[in-house]
Amino acid sequence: MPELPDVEVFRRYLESTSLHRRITRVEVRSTKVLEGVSNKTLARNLVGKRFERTYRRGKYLFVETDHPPHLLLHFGMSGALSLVDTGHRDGKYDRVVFSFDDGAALAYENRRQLGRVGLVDDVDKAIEERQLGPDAWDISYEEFARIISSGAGMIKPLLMDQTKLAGVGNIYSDEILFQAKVHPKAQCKQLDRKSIKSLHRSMQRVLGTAIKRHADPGKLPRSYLLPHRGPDESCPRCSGSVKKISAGGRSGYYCPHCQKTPGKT
DNA sequence: CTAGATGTTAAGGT
DNA sequence: CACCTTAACATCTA
Repeated sequence: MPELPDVEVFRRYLESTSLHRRITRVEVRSTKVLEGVSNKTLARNLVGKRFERTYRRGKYLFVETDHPPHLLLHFGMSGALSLVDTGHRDGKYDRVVFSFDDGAALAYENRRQLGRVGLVDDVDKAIEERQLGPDAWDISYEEFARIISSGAGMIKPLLMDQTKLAGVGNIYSDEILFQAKVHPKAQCKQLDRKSIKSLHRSMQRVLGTAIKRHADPGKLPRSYLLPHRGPDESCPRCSGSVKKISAGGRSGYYCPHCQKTPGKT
């Protein structure tokens, strides 16, 4: 479930559970999630230090230590963070476990090991190297409008392009488009100011609401598309039938009656 | 058994 | 060059 709202929830969780404690041990249980570091290098660079603060850009979470390098976390399709008791651990999907001097430990879980754990000397530089665009939850209308206007293709893939806009993935792009009443395949060029404004407003509202509801899809308002995101489910606005399409290499869902903006398919 | 699943990236085609 | 689609990664579930 890790898109921007999930990662923001993880960030807050880490902030409230794992800061300012001395790291006593770093246990790598799967090297597949390591990016550019060996398990030894990771441990050697973190043991004895403390996590002091966090920074999120899109779906990336950076955990700054009291002295570089800092920790980089990406959750892929199935990651999460969980504070566990050092003595009583058995998480089947715990891939890296950071133990603290107070007996607690932070587990980086990842069922399908598509996430990444690594070290970066400089957070800004790491963001630049990855060419991450501005954070979707933090972007002004003007900047957002500039990005959309300069997009040459379909709106849904653009919303999910992390180099243009960081944080929105397949699930939330569907919700944003639904609330803005924009067809997923609408060409960016044909969107008028009103639609772009609506997309920006929807994006802020959707991401904010999702974070408030703890990024738990089951707790989203019933008026949202996500609880009805599936073939042949009924649209919460018009009761029409929700349809499945493919765009940007992923499958998306939308309401053909409520989301009309395209000129053609 | 097969297809598909919240992400990213490389490859090939238009 | 900019975009599109597909495949791959690893693992589990419908």
